[in-house]
Amino acid sequence: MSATHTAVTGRQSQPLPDLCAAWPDGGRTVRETLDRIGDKWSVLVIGVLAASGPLRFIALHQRVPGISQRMLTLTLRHLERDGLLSRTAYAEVPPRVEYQLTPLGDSLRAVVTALAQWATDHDDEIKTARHAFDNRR
Amino acid sequence: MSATHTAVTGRQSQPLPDLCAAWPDGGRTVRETLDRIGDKWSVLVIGVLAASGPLRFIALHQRVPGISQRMLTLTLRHLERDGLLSRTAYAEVPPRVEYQLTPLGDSLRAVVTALAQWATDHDDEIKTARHAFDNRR
DNA sequence: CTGTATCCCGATAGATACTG
DNA sequence: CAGTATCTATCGGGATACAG
Repeated sequence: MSATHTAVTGRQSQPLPDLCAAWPDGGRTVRETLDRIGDKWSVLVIGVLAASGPLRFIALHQRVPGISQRMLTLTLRHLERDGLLSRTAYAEVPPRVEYQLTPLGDSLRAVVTALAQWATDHDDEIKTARHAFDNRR
Repeated sequence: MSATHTAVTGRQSQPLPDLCAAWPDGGRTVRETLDRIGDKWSVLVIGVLAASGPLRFIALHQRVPGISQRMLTLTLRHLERDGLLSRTAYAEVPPRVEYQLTPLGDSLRAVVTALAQWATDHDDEIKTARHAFDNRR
């Protein structure tokens, strides 16, 4: 690396200043995870399953307040696809399907709990900051 | 609490089975936090600021790959409103504005780092599960 | 009971142009 | 330099109806 002829322009045009070196992947893994669980219902479904153990479709529908059949189905499919929960269908005359967290899903629950803890701890700060911001302008 | 006349119907119609008792707030605080940082750019901006310290608008624009001026502005406003970063404008002839994380924003960074750690640790599991799911159907 | 199939609307985000 | 203003495309998500 000869530094003799690299500084011809004074500054070296910074081709890659440093991008975001905050997280291992430059934040990509964080964003992927947020895309996975950052939607409206995933964390709620995970929370219910974590609290109640295996549940069937209708039980989930009752315990997640406000979710539609469509969104529950979609959310369950996504979580199943990512290996966060398992789906077990029993061939019975009234069909019965049970959903439960996989170990992977349960490990995620721990992370989200930490997030909830942060939210609880700083809820007042955020409310205050928001109020101050809105009243300034 | 006399249990003598409560069981007239056999089952008590379960007015509130148990809802979601997974998290303190029933998941509300989690969802609020995810609404705050679950968008496309917030965590990236926080990450860049956490890694580089105070930065001005154009520096952020350069270091967050792919973000538009509009989205950067909106993201910064939201984060400022929630007290996660502070905005300092200097009255100079070429205007200069510097953004930096508040202690609150930095504390959030720690949480998101944990999330990133989880994502990194289980990335292979998720990829495998996803691949298996897609190839089954 | 456990979904799937449509239709539709509002919110989010990208592109572009313009301003103090 | 640091934004704002529009316009538009896309998408998540709700309501409803229907099917295995």
